Amino acid sequence: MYSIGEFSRITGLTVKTLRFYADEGLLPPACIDPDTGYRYYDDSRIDRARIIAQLRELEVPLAVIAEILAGHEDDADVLGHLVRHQARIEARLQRYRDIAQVLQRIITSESEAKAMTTGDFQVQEKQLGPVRIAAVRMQGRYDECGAAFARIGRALGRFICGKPLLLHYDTEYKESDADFEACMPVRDAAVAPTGISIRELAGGRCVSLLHKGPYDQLGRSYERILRYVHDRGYKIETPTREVYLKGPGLIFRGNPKRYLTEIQILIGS
Amino acid sequence: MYSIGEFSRITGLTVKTLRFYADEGLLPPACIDPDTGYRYYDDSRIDRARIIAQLRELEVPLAVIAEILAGHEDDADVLGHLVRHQARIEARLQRYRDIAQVLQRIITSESEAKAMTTGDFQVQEKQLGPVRIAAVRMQGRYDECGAAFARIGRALGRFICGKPLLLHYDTEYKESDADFEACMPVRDAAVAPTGISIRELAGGRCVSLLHKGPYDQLGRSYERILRYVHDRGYKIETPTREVYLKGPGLIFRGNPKRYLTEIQILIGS
DNA sequence: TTGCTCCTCACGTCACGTGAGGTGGC
DNA sequence: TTGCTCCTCACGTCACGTGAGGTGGC
Repeated sequence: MYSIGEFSRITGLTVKTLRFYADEGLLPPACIDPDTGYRYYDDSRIDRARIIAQLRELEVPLAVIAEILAGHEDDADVLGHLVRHQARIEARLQRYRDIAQVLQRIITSESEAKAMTTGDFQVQEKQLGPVRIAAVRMQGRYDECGAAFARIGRALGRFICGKPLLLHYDTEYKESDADFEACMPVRDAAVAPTGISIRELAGGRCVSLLHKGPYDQLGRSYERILRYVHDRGYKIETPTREVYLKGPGLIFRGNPKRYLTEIQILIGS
Repeated sequence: MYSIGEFSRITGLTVKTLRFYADEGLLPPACIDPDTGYRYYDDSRIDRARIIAQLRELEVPLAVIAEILAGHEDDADVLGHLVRHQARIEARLQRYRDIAQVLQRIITSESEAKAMTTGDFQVQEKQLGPVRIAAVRMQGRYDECGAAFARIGRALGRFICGKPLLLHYDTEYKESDADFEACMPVRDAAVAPTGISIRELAGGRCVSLLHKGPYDQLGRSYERILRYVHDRGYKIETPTREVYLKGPGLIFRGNPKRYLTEIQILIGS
């Protein structure tokens, strides 16, 4: 006969846990001293304790363990219980996989944006590679592009592999009736749903400027980049591009002062 | 201003949840009617509710959400919180992956054993393929083989790919001082630790009999299979094999009446 | 007396859900 | 009056862990 402390050391279950299992009737002691209330366990309980401990490590609920112990003594008999439990575990596994994926996406995106912010905010020239995009062309006001991005996101979410960008086909700024195209970089596997076109956007030499701040102050950055282009006598190729490196964010509306937009103007040689 | 019911429909959060968040101070209503106690929400609360709901979908604890909402309004600011949360989620993910793996192992093993039991218990002849094994040779009593199996299991657990088997080098039954070898089938990648040898066990033509029941009744089945062998004048090649298709089980000690052991005797041609 | 082991009982955890019993306005 | 919406308050969930306060034997 073992005291609860000794039995705890034998089984690796805490004294509190053993008392709890005793109260629940799951693992009753061999006897209880009627005077002191002391619980005493014997060797025959070790096996039962071991089974409970092992099933608990697999996070089988106590109610299921009680069922298993009530009617069976063989692994094969519990097969059904284990299969049902496996389904429970698979469901949780899938849930956490989904959560981990969303978290990874947010963290990656934010980290990239953060890395960008440490750059200097000077006009620079660089080479753009070609990029495959899903695109929706629109005429109207610029703030209507949000709906288009959302639509591409819903239709092709899994294929998106980069930051949203806007192509401007106008050569001047237009309040309304502007001609532009909302685009998302997508993987090769993406197939175009109706109303969304998928094509390759050619690369080329471009002049680029990072704009930090709200969208309604983009004008200032346009002024800077266009002066640079004119000073050097470059020839502008339309459409020009705006890449939204950091906008309202996946969770928070974000602080517009920290929005980050790259203006890209392709230039002829 | 919205009543709690209206606000619930807007945000997708239950009325009970909204009341709970209000009591916790996480999402206080815009105002509370002092007479009726009615909670009223305005548009400014929608965003906060949406943030809470989204973070809760990622299973961020309410305490962390409160911290996030207290000091920040930008995704980048919460990056640290999200990274820490990601670590939490990864830990749970790994835990459930481990559980799923153990469950799969048990279920597969039990299903195979179950499928075996439906066979007839007649002596049959069949061809054995070669199998790669990890082995510990011993002299002593048969019941000492358990320790050897456990040792192989601990050292090479990940590589084991089949049921344990015992090779008998004696031509007669010995109570003590028997000469036998405990083996586990292993994958090619397994590397031999000290005291365990890894080699290929050759295949060949064999006579086989399934024994159902406790180990101390193996004698009866040996009698049957040996009579079969002698009747046909086959020549026995040592070592003979016992494959433990179903023994005490991974969780339960199991019912010895349902133990399943295959006796395999290789025969010369 | 001190230290150790055991006991019971109440409460906390985490984020709500489930009633019970009651109110107020159409 | 009936039906609807809102309220508070208490309790349940799941498997224990954390004390507080007390006992019994060396």
